[in-house]
Amino acid sequence: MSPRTKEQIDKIKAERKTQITEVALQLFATNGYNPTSIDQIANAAGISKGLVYNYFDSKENLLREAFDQGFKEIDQTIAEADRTDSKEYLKHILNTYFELLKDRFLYYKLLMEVSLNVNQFPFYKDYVAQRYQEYYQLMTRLLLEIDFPQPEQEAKLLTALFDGIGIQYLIMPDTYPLETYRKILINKYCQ
Amino acid sequence: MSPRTKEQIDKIKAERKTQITEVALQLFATNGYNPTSIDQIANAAGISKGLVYNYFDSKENLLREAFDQGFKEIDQTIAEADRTDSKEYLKHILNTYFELLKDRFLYYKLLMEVSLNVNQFPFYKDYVAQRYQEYYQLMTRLLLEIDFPQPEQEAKLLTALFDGIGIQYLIMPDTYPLETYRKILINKYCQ
Amino acid sequence: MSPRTKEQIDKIKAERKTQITEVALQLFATNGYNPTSIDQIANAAGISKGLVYNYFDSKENLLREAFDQGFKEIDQTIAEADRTDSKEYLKHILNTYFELLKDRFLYYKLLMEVSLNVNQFPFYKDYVAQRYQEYYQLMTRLLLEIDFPQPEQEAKLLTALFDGIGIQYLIMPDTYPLETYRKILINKYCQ
Amino acid sequence: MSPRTKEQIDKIKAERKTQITEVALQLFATNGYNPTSIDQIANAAGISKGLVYNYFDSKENLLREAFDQGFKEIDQTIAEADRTDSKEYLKHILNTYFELLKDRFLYYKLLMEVSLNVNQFPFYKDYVAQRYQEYYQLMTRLLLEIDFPQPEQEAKLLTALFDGIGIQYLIMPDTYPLETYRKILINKYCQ
DNA sequence: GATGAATGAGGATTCATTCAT
DNA sequence: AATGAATGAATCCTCATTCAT
Repeated sequence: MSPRTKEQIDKIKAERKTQITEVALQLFATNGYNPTSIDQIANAAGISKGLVYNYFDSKENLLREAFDQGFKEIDQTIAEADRTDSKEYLKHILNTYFELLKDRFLYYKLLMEVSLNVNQFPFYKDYVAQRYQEYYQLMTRLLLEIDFPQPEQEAKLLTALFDGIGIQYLIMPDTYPLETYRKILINKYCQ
Repeated sequence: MSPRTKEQIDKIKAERKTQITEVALQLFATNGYNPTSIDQIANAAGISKGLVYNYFDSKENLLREAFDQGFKEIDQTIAEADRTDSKEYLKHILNTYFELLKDRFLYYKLLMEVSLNVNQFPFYKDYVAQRYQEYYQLMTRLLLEIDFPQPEQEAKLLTALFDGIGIQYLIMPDTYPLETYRKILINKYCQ
Repeated sequence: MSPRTKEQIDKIKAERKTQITEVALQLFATNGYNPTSIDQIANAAGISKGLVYNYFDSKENLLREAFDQGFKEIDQTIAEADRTDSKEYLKHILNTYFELLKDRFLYYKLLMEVSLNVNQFPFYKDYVAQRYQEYYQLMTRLLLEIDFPQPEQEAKLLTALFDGIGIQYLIMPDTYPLETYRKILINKYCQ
Repeated sequence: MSPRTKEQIDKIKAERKTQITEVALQLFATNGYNPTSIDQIANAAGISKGLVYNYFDSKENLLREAFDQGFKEIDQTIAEADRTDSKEYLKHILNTYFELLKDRFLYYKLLMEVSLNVNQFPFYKDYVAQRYQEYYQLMTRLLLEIDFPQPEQEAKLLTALFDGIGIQYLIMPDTYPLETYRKILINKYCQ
């Protein structure tokens, strides 16, 4: 009968938030941000419409948090690598990217929607540009360190390839030869 | 006194349709399909809301026509090539693609929105998949004919690169080094 | 090449008006006044929307004229009787009513719509009440003249029966035993 | 603090639904289905437009429920009779019909609108035809059981009379001698 | 924390009516 | 006389958001 401790409450709160963002991500990614109503999200999460607003200020705020949570997880996965050996690191990045494309399909879908609609989601304007810059620089450095010829040019091609493969997979997930692409890239850039 | 002739009416109609589809394309591509209201389109076109419905049955129908018209034009541009010389044809495709990416920016933006939201626009489900298939086959054939090593694998990479470059340009049009990419590709695939 | 005479023009005008009111009657009666659009009427009449407004000030005005024309014709038919012999006159009215119910089905349908929606068509408020009064008085007089017992009461029953048969036939035209009713009434009131 | 109990919510819902259907019935019957807007209904009910859609899927759905509720009540009233004595039962039906015509005026008005516009309300096509059939058969049986001469013919006349009286009363409620008709019928069919 | 009734602004669509030609 | 492009008010319906309980 004793009231829950602050820790317990925080834990419950955090779980609820995660639950809602996951459902929201699912629906936003599948049907689009605009066509998804708060009602649908609440129903799918098995809670009431009002409760969503106890955790998130607005629909857009919910999008942000769903988005942020997703990419925090992706960044963590990429970060779990041995960064001392550049060749291994590059290999890790390549493999991880292909894995995540499958496992975090919905996050990538949402990333694309947000990226392509920066006008509607101005809060990601800079974020997106900066992210691309970082990836490009990382690739350049790694290719340079493994003595790949024309590292700058190849870094450009590689990041574009990543996005190209990503988007084609997002558009045609059922038939896309993702594994073939993975092998080609591993073979080309990591011996 | 006498009513307009059929020619006059047809001219007015054709002009109005073009006018509306152009404005619609502009707004759909810039702000997204859902966030764009018929009111906005009518205002931007300087006509009344009701008139839009004299020319298009519904908002979705307007999207379709804007979409179709755009890609008819793109296909025509690509078709205007000397197809006897495979190397020249490939070069033409590469150059045309980069030009169109700039000139028909809005069409590509809309293509991406539609492609990524096939759930909302089911009428393009097959269309999109088929288009990708055709491009891949064309590239394979051309690379084969110019004796490029590993033509199938390179065709895969090239189509993915196309989309990757396209999407990155759509996301960051102001800063993207499109010309650099063009040179790299021309250099790599057309000597 | 000589211009049409005034008579010719008037004839053309009258024909056009009749043409439009007939089509309007048809559609109003079949689908209802509100759900029928001027566009539908114009299309069905094979003319342009604008021309309808050359002949009628408004949709309501068109309804009125369609309505009036219809009942002018009905009144004429009823008037074509030998009024000297009361029994024959009553018989004529009965027979004519049943014939008209079939032949002028659409007029009766429209009459009912207008009568039941006097709030929407205030111009017929008095008209309808007066018409009922006239019919009742005529019936009373005729039944009195043919020495029918309780002529006032029977006139009440007879006019209600007329409307009851009419409305049932309007509601179920395909299966309603109109002829049976006609025989019953003729038999009862005209020997 | 704690949310409303299920009982409270059910009560609110039931009250609101009744409130809305009553207002809708009133307006549909008075001004017609098409000319009545959801806005008018909401205003007359003192609630917001949106709330109507919390309780009814569409305007047509609201019509149906208003209609169904009304006739459920009418059927109940008719059913509250001693059915063992045919003469009493017939008397009950006659008296009840005249009472209901006054008390449930709006329901009868709506019934007429729906019946006459089956094209617009196809869901009542069969319902209406079946209702007429049932009433006719019931009347035939009762008249037969009380040894009324020519029961089939009289049942036909009686049901038509019912509708005739009904429609005339609907059209001219202020001046129609409903009570006179009631006495005539009671006198004629129930001694 | 939790619910869902309630709101109202906004959006797609229709349609009577006008008017230049 | 005739056409149909054009208008804009009206209408149905949706949905993010609020708030009493």
